[in-house]
Amino acid sequence: MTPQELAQHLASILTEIVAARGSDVVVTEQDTKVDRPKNRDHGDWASNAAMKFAKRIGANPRELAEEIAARAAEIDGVAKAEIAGPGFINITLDAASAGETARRVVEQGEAYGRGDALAGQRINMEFVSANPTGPLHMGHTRWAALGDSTARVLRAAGAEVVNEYYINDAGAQMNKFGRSVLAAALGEEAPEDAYPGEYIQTLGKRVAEQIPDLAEIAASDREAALEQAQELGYQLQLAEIKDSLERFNVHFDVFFSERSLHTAGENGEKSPIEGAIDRLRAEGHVFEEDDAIWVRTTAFGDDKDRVFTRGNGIFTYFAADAAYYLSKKDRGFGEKIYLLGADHHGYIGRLKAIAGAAGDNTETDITVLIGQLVNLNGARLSKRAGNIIELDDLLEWLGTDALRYWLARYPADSPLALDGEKVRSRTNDNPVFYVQYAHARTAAVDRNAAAAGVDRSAFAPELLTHATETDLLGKLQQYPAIVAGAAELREPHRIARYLEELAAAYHRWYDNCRVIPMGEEPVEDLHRTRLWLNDAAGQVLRNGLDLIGVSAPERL
RNA sequence: GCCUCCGUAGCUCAGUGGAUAGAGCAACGGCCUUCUAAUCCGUUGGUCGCAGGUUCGAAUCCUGCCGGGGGCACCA
Repeated sequence: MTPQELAQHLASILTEIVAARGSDVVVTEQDTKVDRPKNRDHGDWASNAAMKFAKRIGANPRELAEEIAARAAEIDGVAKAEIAGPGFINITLDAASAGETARRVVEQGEAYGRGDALAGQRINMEFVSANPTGPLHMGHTRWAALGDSTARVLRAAGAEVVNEYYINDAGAQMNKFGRSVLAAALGEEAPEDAYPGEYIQTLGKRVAEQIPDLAEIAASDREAALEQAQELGYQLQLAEIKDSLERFNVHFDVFFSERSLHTAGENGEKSPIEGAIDRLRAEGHVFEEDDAIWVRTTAFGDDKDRVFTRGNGIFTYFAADAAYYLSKKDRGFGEKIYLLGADHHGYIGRLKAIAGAAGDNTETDITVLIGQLVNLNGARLSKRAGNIIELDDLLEWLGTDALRYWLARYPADSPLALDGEKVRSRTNDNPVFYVQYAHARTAAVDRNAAAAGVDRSAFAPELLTHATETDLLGKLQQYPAIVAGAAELREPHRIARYLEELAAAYHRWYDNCRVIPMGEEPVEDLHRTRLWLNDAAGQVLRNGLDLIGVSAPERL
């Protein structure tokens, strides 16, 4: 009996009761969702449905609860159903019914916890999108971890998700980057507004190696040299970014070039930006004023209209944003998710307005997730001059698993101050090791069981009666709902918090219940059944860790 | 000024209207001839920023204050 099945039973019971009373109130499974009470005395699962429906159907909450409980007690697998307080219904499962979960988890394996709530949805998930003019740094890591984990959770809920990185490879920043790289390659003094940082010198050296005659080209045609240096520097830097992300266990399906939005088609077709402006103009959202092209975003809730062209005729960044949005729409994405830092908060209004101007629903077709900034206050961090901390250095210092876990375990809208020493520590004030250790323990038990002759030839769930066993089973039963909730709310941190609870329940169980008999005691069905439970715990720990992109080691 | 996020134990933070508000750390005290003690058990610790409101019930929803972060470009 899973909580979902219990909720279904309660929904049909309540539907009949409501109908018998002549009410046409509709009862859904959502209304009878049960939760795990904090207090053991309140049973395995509790429902507040009687309190929620009493008023709507004109009944006394406790009487309604009595009526529901009486019939809930008859459900196959329910040991007892009691009412408490103002009208809670506390349900206790019989041990065999609860214990079945262990077998179910093992049989479903990696599929356990996956659902179909978002089936059929095609979602574009854009995140990181850092300028390709330098290495990824601390500020990007939180979005990389959260974006990738969110995408994984959405996929677990049945959605088709494309991870996308928008490369700002057009405009003034790129030119500045090109001049910086060229100067470094030629061994010249850096231009006044050059990008700072050693990486420019490194890129310059590599460019000089790969274009041996760069100096000659520069002497005769400075512009040509700049173009070549800029292009090669860009490609090298982008490759570095991709490598860093892969090391961070973050994979992007699409790297979308801003430049491609500015480029006209081969047969003299307009560029995507021009095409986008034409389309929006045809819908009546574009106007001209003060020698500039504007889009009337105020018609869709923005606080001011926005310009598409600057005075010099060059398209604004926002014009490219609009064309990019239309590209996502044209590529068949329903929901477009943008994961942005709090410093981009001002973009929400105009992005939503573009969605509206494109004919999309500004509530359901676009989601802008704003994350608060992260800072790392470990004193050792400033070994590198300046306060830019590169992702690669972080990975070397802290490791992918620890960094991803810590970045994933807080909600995006909560400001985050990481303590580097804590992230790095190998003690139990470090939740990532606590959870990974729980998984390693399941693997150790598995190895030892095999050596001790405990096998899986029997499964007797009615024997799983120890308090730590019912607790652990309850946690395992909650997992699918946790995944569904995390997907619905786009909050992957719920997975991490759940894993910490699951790990705690597992450690407590391990401490109290032996899978392998002591000394000369015989192997019994209880031990064999516990091995199933151990397998199930390991499986769910693996499934959950995978959703936040963290490894599940067999040994620590 | 306007928009937005945050304010919960000494610290770092969970808590999608439910029961006595939780976890880890810190402090103090226990369990290793063990399926690896990176685990486990116990004790101490609270005006959920403040004040109203909504309701059977509010840390959670609404309003107003107070305090802090971020944002309000023909920059990218």
